[in-house]
Amino acid sequence: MSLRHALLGLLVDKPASGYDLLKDFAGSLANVWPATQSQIYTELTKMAAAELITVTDAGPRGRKEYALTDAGLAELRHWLTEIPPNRPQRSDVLLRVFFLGVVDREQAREYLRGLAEKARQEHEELVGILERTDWEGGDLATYGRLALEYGLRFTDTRREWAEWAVDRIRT
Amino acid sequence: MSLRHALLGLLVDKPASGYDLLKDFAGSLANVWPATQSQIYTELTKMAAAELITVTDAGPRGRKEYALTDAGLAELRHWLTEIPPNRPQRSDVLLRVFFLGVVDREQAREYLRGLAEKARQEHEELVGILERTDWEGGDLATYGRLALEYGLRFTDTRREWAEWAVDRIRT
DNA sequence: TGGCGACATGTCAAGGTTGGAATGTAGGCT
DNA sequence: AGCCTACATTCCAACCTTGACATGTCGCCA
Repeated sequence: MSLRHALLGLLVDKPASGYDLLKDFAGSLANVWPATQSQIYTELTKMAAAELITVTDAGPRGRKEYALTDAGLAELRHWLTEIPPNRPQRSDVLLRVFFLGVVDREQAREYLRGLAEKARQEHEELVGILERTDWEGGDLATYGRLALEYGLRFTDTRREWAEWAVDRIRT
Repeated sequence: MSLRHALLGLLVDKPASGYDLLKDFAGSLANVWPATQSQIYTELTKMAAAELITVTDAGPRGRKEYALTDAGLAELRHWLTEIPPNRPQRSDVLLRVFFLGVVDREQAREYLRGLAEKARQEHEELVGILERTDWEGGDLATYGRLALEYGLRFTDTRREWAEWAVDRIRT
């Protein structure tokens, strides 16, 4: 149900069409809450019906620009402060770790080395974003920076853990 | 689709009924891949139809004990080594961080303090598991230990990040 | 022997998610 | 004028997940 709130959050900044929002989801937000085109358009329609957003402008090619209503902003604030952030985290990576005993040790180490390498790569990508972005702007920059820092620390921890795990599997 | 592989992984250790597996999912595996009763029974039926598992014993109260077939073990190994671990991570926590600008700074700090506290609690729970468990046993213990270590490091990183983030939001 | 709690499975509706197909327009370039 | 790319939306089938409902049995203890 959080796709709705992600869309509301993006519309705080400025009005946008489904197509605009789709691009936001392909960009920075993809790391936090991926969503597909069909999902976004469907959800926008439902949100308009619920009067959390309204169509404020129509452009060429049937473009509809949506803007937040007061009710939408209220809903976003409510979600931010009142709803417990509680969805249990699934991790197919960790699930595999649990069952690494069914392959031989060398394959297990290989898998963990792959995880370390992948974490390293992701970390570098985030460093790239850190360097390329201007963090002076408004709220989205401020809080986006916090989210990025989370990613930086998390990928680093993940790499260290995987390297530790490789070492721990001794013959 | 990984529920299937989680079930296969548990059945490597020993044959079990749906009820037995349900308890595994309520226990240690809940942190990694939560699943409900209906999902488990449905999936077991489908897996039996696909001959990844077979009914090896029938107990009282209609209990059906499933065991891995060769095809099941092969499928598990295949998934472990060949299939890229790729489901994108959703995080409603980070999503909220992105949009913290819509509430005032004190509320934002309060939210982050809550995250730090929650991370601290989770960390302590994991420490409890670490201390209460015998890590000498077979593969499940060995690799379960790796998964636990991941959790320990992750919750610690998360707490540090949240504390850092609180400090960073200055008036 | 009566009842309770744990054992044990099956089914269903509702909603979220994925991925793809279908459809069409506007604007820029050649 | 014709073509291509980017813009822009809608619909759908399939699958996963959640949570609830339904059904029934076994074994122990009072």
